[in-house]
Amino acid sequence: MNAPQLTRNQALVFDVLEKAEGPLSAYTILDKLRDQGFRAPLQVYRALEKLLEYGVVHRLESINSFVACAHPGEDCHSHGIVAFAICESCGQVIEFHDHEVDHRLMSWVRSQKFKPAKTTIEIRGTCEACAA
Amino acid sequence: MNAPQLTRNQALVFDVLEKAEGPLSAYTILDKLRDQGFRAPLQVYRALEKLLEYGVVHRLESINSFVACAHPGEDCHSHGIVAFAICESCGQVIEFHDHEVDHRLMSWVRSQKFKPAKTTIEIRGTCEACAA
DNA sequence: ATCAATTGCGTTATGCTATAACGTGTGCAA
DNA sequence: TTGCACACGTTATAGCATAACGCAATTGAT
Repeated sequence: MNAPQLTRNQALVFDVLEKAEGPLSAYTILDKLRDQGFRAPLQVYRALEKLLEYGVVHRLESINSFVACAHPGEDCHSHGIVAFAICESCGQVIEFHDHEVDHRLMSWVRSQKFKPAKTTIEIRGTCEACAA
Repeated sequence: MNAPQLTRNQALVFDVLEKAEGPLSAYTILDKLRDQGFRAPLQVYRALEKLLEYGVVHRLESINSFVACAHPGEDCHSHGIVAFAICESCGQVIEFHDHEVDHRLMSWVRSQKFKPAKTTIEIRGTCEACAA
């Protein structure tokens, strides 16, 4: 799925995420967009839904937050499973891909005849800078 | 962390999870325990907190739910990273472990000097039985 | 024995996350 | 020009989680 022209709301939400240091919750995004006329959570959630579909934004399940994809331009869905390391101290997120991990998980899945739709890999901990 | 004697509330919550077909939300657990005197979410959350700590219950981040560990008796924390396949149709959860996946993730983590605290691997999709 | 610290528990209130349901307007294809 | 798909706005509500208070029981050191 490649991203078509974004609508105004989608562009505003994406812009906020791209300029953010780390992941943001939907309500934080909402607050940042009040000046542009946003008034309700749904305006954010609807934009996010599309951005997720286009693969330009990721959802971090373990912290109910959203980040812009680390590969601007490219179609992130084609990189295989996306994994995240989330620093619980500074909030920074590192996105990475490991084909061997993909391969192992997909081979398990095949052996079980399980049909995967969406896979989440998130490592919460402390980044090098925060480790002290 | 091995599980000490459970308190009454912890035992009740654990019992509900063990007898359940699939994962349950905290509020679902609460409803199932109203007859035993449960009245507030915190009673459930506090019990869950301990059960998670003891490693006898897992939290499924992607669906805000909880399941009893598939290895009764053993200390699940010693199996390495726990992974889950969650059927979005019937709700059943399969817990599994793959040392190669652990190894790849931990080696990435080491290379980044990232200190992992808690790792989540969840595959949502459709199980064999539900695939039709 | 007594005091202090810890732990579990109950209750009330609140905050955060997400979606349902309704209606509007716009653009486009049959 | 009518019907459909889609984005949007608004209000209301549902679902998930924790803060803050106080009380009771346990334990362990003095």
